[in-house]
Amino acid sequence: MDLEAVRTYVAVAEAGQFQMAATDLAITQQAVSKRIAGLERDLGVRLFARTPRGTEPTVDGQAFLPHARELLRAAERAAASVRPGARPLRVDVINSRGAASRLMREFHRAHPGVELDIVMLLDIDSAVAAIRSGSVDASFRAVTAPGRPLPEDLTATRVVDEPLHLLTGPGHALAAARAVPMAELAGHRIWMPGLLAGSEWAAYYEALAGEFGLTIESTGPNFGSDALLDTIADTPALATFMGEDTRLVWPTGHGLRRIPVTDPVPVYPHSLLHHRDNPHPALPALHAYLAAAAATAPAGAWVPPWTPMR
Amino acid sequence: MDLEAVRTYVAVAEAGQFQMAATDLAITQQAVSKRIAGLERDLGVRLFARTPRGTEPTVDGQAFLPHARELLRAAERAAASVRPGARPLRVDVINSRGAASRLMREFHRAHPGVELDIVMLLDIDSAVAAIRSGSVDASFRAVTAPGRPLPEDLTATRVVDEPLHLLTGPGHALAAARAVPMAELAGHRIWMPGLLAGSEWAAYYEALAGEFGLTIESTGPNFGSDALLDTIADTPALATFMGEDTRLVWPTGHGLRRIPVTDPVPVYPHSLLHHRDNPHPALPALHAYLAAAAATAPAGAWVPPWTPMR
DNA sequence: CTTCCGCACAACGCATGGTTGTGCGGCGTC
DNA sequence: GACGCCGCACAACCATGCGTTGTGCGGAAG
Repeated sequence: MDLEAVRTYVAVAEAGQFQMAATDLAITQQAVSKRIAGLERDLGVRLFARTPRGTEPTVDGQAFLPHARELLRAAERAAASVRPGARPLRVDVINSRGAASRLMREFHRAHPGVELDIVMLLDIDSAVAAIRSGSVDASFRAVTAPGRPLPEDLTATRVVDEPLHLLTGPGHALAAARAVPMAELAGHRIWMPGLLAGSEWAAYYEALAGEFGLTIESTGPNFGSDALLDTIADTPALATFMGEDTRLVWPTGHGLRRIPVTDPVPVYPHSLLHHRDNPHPALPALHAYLAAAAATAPAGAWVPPWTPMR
Repeated sequence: MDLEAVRTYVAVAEAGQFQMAATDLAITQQAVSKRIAGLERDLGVRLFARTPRGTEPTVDGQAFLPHARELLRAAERAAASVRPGARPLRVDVINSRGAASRLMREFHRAHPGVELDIVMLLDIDSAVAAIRSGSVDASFRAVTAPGRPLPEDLTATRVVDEPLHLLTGPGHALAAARAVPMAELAGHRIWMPGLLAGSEWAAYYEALAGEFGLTIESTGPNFGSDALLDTIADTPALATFMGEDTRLVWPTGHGLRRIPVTDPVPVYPHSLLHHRDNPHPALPALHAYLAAAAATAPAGAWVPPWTPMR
């Protein structure tokens, strides 16, 4: 199916005749005739009943019309999504299932008129570069790893603190606990595969491990959350951390346990990063929404020492 | 923008490299390269960062991907809407603002999974022909005008009765009434422009006028509901009928009055017409929904004498 | 009956998109 | 460090397709 043919079809349906549609499209009537014939050949049905005084849509043509309009709108949105200068608000989230994603879904529900695009960049360096180059408008990150000051032209606003849960299999020593104090985790093996050295995640968990004497192993490649959950479920000696807001496809029959951590509650601090001079009209709305909607950390929560104040 | 190029883009994004996408699409790697280059030229942005080991999407490419998928889905839906044998349920309604349209919107809300297409055919003859030829699956009509028996292979089920309201301007003699008995309408001029002689609408209003001694004028072409409303609002001697469920763009500042009619309440009986042997899987669901949801006529309502029983 | 209007068919030329062939650059290997 | 491999881009060539002009046909209005 050719988009130009579909556009021509809509023009003919609106004009009621090939001739006028042709002049509207600045082509000849014969070209319109060919395009419509080609579209009819592609679809295998007749779209217009040719009358002596013009043209009227057949039943198939009537049914096709709204779908054709929707198709053209989808094409327009697709093109607009990468149009420099006037594209949808583009927000980078740290992964697709977490507090940032949840907040963006809620923002979308609250402001359905705001066009949004969600991207996921590899690390904070590429996020900073993308924001400075203008290719993304905002990024949810745990921004200030130690020794990495933010460039002058970027602004970070701490917007949401995500408490961590412990994830264990049914055979784990802590599987029956309703909550686990931090002190009890010392000595247990925490497995977080795929942590890239130097990433903000790695910095966070290093600080957490150092503070409370945990053993965090990040060996091995990340084979995806499914493989991680399988291993956790089958290995009594292993547990892992997972954000409270993280939605995952919960495998049935694995007996996985999700256990809150306390004394103190470790929270992952998300900040919203954006360029000081970004003029995108939807950015203030996002900030206002986050300021109103984002949950504060519970009293006595633990965050890395370099976390900016709220 | 070329749909084939978009399809190729999605294939490359999924494969992670041009080469494999090319074999998936059964074309050469060079053709893929050309298509992507063309798409990038059309959009004015770079979609892929070419790496030595393959390809990864740029930020623009990431943002574009979901729109591209949606575009392809829209194309698929558009093609499916006219696919013989496996197309969406296609229902003909008598106009876009009335009881039938309301019911179909509600059915769509109740069964969002059922693909629907709404068409509007000119008259009952074309509706019958379309149903018999299989190009529509069901039609809301006041089916049995006198002397026009339904073909053997069609079935009609009376599904909803739509009471009529009187529509007047602010200067009309009945403008202040909260309800108007039928007997009081005798002698008043009722204007219904564009009633086609022989149509089911015309037959209905002829029967109504004959029964209660009304004067219904259907002279003049129908210039659309806007023009009708303007005239009604400005002409104290004229009124018109309008279905209770009819939603219209209510012009502000016109002082239009919508007045129920009583003793008896004239109702327009909608039946659902369909082919006895239509195997469309969604048709039973529509019937079941209408049987449960459709309102019955108020007691003592008037319907034309040829109306089928419920 | 004639005229006009609107769509379809035919012939032609050019642009587009496909193919094969080749070059270039980075990475892994010996 | 040189070589080979892998993956993408460029060049040349060719076919298909699309738009153009010119023409034919059929129905409605006068």
